Amino acid sequence: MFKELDPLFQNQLRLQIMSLLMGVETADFNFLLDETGATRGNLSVQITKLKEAGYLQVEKSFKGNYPSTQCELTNTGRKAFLAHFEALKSYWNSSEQS
Amino acid sequence: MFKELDPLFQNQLRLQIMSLLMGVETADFNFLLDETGATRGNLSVQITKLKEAGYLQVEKSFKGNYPSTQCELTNTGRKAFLAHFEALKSYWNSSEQS
DNA sequence: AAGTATTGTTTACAAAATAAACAAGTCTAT
DNA sequence: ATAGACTTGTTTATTTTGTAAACAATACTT
Repeated sequence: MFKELDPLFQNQLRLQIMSLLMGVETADFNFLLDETGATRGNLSVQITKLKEAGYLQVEKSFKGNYPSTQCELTNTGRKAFLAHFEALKSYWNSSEQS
Repeated sequence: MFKELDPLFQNQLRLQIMSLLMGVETADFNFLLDETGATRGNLSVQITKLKEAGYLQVEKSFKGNYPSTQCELTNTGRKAFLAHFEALKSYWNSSEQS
């Protein structure tokens, strides 16, 4: 009846991060910070969770003299995002029939 | 950029309840229990939260000799459900464009 | 060298989720 | 008629999660 929703995507910030990364090759910490409007702490935590789930890959380097954290979706992450929206349809459909 | 998601709908069980109620005039506790597969405790709590948010109306009566709890969406609830899925599109769209 | 900025991470507290325990009545078999 | 199981929920207690504040490490600026 209802498909399982990905618990990681029940969080708005994590869904924003994933959505943004679906649209770009790669995004750095500050880009995500700007686009989401999140606090640094929150963003850091949620990126870590997505990384630990294997949904994104994090690469730390230096941009000029400052640290730079680049994020990129993994294939797993991309699939999970698509699957989540597919699952959401089952909650929508149920509301339409009968 | 991103529309706000309704915090009440970040929970799978609450979303299931709302989805089921979108499709029927009214549903009782046991129907929701069967369709969602939730435990009674969890279902009771989530119905209460949705009720307190004004998203559904709860009517207690007797069916035979047993108590019966009937749930029905309010207009507010119906609107909120629709708005939530509308908002979700912004997370999907962001992932589609460039 | 003292103070301010940048880029994150850690932690501590608040809020939420959920199953177990409880409650209040009903049926059933003896 | 009473002991035990069933029905229909609610309350609670514990764990998990969310999030901002505090911290850290380095880099600029004056």
